[in-house]
Amino acid sequence: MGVMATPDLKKTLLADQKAVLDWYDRNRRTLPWRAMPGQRADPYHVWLSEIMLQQTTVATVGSYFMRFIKLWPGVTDLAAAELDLVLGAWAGLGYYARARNLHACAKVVVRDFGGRFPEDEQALLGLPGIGPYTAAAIAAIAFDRHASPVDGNIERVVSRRFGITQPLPGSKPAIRAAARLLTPAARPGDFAQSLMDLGASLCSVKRPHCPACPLSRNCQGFALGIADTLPAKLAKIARPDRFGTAYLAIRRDGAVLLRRRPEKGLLGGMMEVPSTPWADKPADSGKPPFKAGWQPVSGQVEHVFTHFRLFLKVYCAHDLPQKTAVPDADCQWVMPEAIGTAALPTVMRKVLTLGGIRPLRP
DNA sequence: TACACGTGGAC
DNA sequence: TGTCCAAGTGT
Repeated sequence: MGVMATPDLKKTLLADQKAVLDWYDRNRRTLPWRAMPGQRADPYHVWLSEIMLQQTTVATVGSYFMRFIKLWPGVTDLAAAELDLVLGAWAGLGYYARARNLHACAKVVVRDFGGRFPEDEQALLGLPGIGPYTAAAIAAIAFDRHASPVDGNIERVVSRRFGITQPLPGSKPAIRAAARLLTPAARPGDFAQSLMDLGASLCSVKRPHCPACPLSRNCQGFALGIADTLPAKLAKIARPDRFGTAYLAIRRDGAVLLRRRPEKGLLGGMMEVPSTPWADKPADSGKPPFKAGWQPVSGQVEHVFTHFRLFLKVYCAHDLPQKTAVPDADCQWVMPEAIGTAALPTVMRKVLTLGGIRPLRP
């Protein structure tokens, strides 16, 4: 690990802590889930925002957070909600296991903790959807506990400050140890947020603004002129392509046939336009869900997931009779006015758009 | 440990 | 246009 807590180091760490907190007090951003200076944040707001912010930008989360706290002002309200409504409100945010775990977590907090989040990092870690980062973040930010959350921002700030050149993910233990060393006894929540704000502003991935940074005086990456190369990362693997065909059935009254995906796996529990399995090579023709006048739609849907890129051809059947039966139990007809709030992931909204349907959001 | 898991924005 | 990345977790 290479970072020893010598008396000399402790002095520089104390200086770092003060400089960072002073910077935070001068540059604190106001965010919907963040408490006013000197006040304690609402644990429900902290938890909800931390789940939404996992691998997701602040700009994207904003409107979703506001909608959620309006629909469900407290954890008890969320626990009592139908899962499908929660998935519908989450649609478009991605990583849909987060929404299912969010709902499960709310139920556990109500059932096992009387509707109050546990304050202890270890107890938080036992809740669905809460991992090491989020447990430490909630403990520090909502409850002022001495905890050191390490997210992507803090990995960058800490690896630069301590000159950790070993590539991720192997360097994670060293970075965690260094983050603990850096965390002050007082204001651990403000300190964690200040490091994240630093990582999101001055200590950016490219072109960091080191001269303006409160950590630059003791920053090894800056001193060595290698800040913008840290943290080093292992090369990534290429993203394969996959191909499929979607069948967009539209009834005379405008209702659209949608299918519920299996609980687990990709887009688990979300709705989809019925489609063929996604194959490694383009298929000539798939099998429609039922017999009708299927017409090919010109163009195709392209969508990039984390680990593959998907191309979907779309066939459309218009003007189907009201009495058209659903092909199986996972399918349902969804009226036009309900499409906007349905639990439709973005890739399926692209399919509807290509088919001439505009799934408006509320 | 390594991979599965979404999406949109920046460059 | 392609690549990288964003307040990670579950398995």
